Amino acid sequence: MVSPIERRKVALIPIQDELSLRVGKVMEALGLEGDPLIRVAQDEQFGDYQSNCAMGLAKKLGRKPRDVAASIVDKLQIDDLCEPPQIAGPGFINFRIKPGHLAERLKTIRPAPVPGRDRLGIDPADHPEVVVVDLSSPNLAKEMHVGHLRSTVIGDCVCRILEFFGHTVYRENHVGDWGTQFGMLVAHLRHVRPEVVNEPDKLEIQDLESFYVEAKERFDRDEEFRKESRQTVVALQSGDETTMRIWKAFCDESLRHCHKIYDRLGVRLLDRGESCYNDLMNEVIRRLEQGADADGNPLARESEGALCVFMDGFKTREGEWLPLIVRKSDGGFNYATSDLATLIHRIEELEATRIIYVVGLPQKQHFEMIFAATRKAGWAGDHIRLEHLGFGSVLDAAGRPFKTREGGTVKLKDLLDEAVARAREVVTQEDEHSKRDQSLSPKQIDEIAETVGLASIKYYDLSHNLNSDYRFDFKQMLDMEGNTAPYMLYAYARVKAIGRKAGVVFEELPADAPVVIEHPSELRLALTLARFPEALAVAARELRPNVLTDYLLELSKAFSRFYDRKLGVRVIDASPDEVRLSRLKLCDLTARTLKLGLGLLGIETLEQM
RNA sequence: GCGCCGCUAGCUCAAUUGGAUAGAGCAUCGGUCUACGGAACCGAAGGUUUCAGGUUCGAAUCCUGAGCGGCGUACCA
Repeated sequence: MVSPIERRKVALIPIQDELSLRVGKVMEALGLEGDPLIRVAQDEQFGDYQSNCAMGLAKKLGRKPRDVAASIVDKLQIDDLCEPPQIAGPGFINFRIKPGHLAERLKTIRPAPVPGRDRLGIDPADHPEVVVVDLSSPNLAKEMHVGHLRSTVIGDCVCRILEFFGHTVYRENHVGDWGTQFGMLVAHLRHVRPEVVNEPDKLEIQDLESFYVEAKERFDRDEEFRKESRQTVVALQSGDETTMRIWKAFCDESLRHCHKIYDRLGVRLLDRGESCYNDLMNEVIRRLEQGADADGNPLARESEGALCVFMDGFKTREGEWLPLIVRKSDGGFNYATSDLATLIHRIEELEATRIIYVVGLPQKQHFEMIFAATRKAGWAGDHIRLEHLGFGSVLDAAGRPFKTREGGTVKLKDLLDEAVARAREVVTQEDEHSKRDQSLSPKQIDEIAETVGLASIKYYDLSHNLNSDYRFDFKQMLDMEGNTAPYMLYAYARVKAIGRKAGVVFEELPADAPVVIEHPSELRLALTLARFPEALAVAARELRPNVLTDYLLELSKAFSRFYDRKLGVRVIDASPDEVRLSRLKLCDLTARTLKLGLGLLGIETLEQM
């Protein structure tokens, strides 16, 4: 006997999984092994889902694919879910979901509980994990620039998705707060702001970028200053109290700059810079020098004066091994050392079983080597997943590396400001043409512009495949139509307006509101709504935000058709009551799905725009 | 030199990882409509998936080679 809770769970298994389960069972009964290969049908005319398993099986069995498909269909008990399956082409099994089943499915989704807690009936993961996500991680020596956008936005999205599924997520901001350049910066700071020694908390630096340039300029010009800078590095490394205080004041001020941006973007982060791992550096070296790999060979050895780890799979064809240098010939450490130290901390202290680095693709090889070294040293067992979630670069509209006209880096703040300014133009312009009763107040326009501007940047970034570079184009990302944030936000605002106009508070729709699916546009919308869990599951499994954006676009389009004058249905003035209620419920579900989906992308919705 | 990644419609990008006639959105052209937010909807056109071979029932996807572009390749991060 199935308990009510289990029954609820069963009812909410994504359709795709349900089909997979059913077909899998039949395959088992027939003594067939393999994946049922259930896919969303790519062409509506074939149905809603299809199974592609028959062709592969036929080959193995030496039978005709269509016969295999027929024997599966023959034994399949599935009439509660869909129309009789059709066999087509070389041996596809096509499924069309029954409207009644969709209605049942949507009915089980209860009205939204506490705002922000809406799960749309999706269960958390069965086995929650401790996950570290390494994201953003700017260098504190300078201002944040375009190069930090993707890591921050993608990383935040990944965190939100993992958190939604109930995992414990450490959002690690592994900022660059250590290294030789800080000697120079601290020395410079001490000269131009001597008061920092006594009042470190009051330090304010308007522009970190020009501060860095000043320091660098002096470093290149002034022999005496160069010497001082190097001494400062030594002082930092030996933990000299005054030097540390100035250094910390600088880092804190730089972090305040960063967090202004994070706050604006709605990104929450845990700052834990490289310097936090200083004490672990020697431990890394100690372990590497004393430990042995699985074959009993030393983990590290000296080469050309540097301490290196050599690993299988990282050598040239000539047989030259590619080293991972963990101690330079001058005795200093480098980023490989600190990355290894950080990994030890994350595995042994945070007890993470999954560590995800959201860092650009150019560093792919570096992470492969770091991971390989960690495995070789035995610090990460098989149960620990180490992943590099790489992404392509942001290019300008001409496809060149994103730079200012003068060739400098573009500050992230300037980029956000420009997006908001352009969004304001769009919002103002559209407001004048709007059919709403009241136009927006200046204050509303400001708020809307801020949300739309930032949302546009995020959405545009997330809607691209992680793997590829993309061209940053304000005009495209702020377009009211197409796969953009403004279109999505508009769709949401429009649905919410329906509720207001109908005099219905969506949250107060009866829990047992009927769902009636009759019209083709209702069917399409219902099917799309029911697919949210599987789209989200794919996005989560493969850590691919653009799967989610694609789905949301699909949903928006399905809604627009549903609400269309010609091809859609009436909603507010629909009758009888049962039908009206059902359509309002579809509106409610659309709004909630958009809100939840956009929320997981890190995008705020607007009730009105 | 070696390695990794990319090349898909005029443009910007997808393609659930080997499935049916390769899909969207811009832009273009045409259509719907006294209207629940038209900031909409429908349709047309647009392709030898860089090229050449191969693997198989079936390839944008896998293999081999070539071309173009980007990145990495011993002490920056």
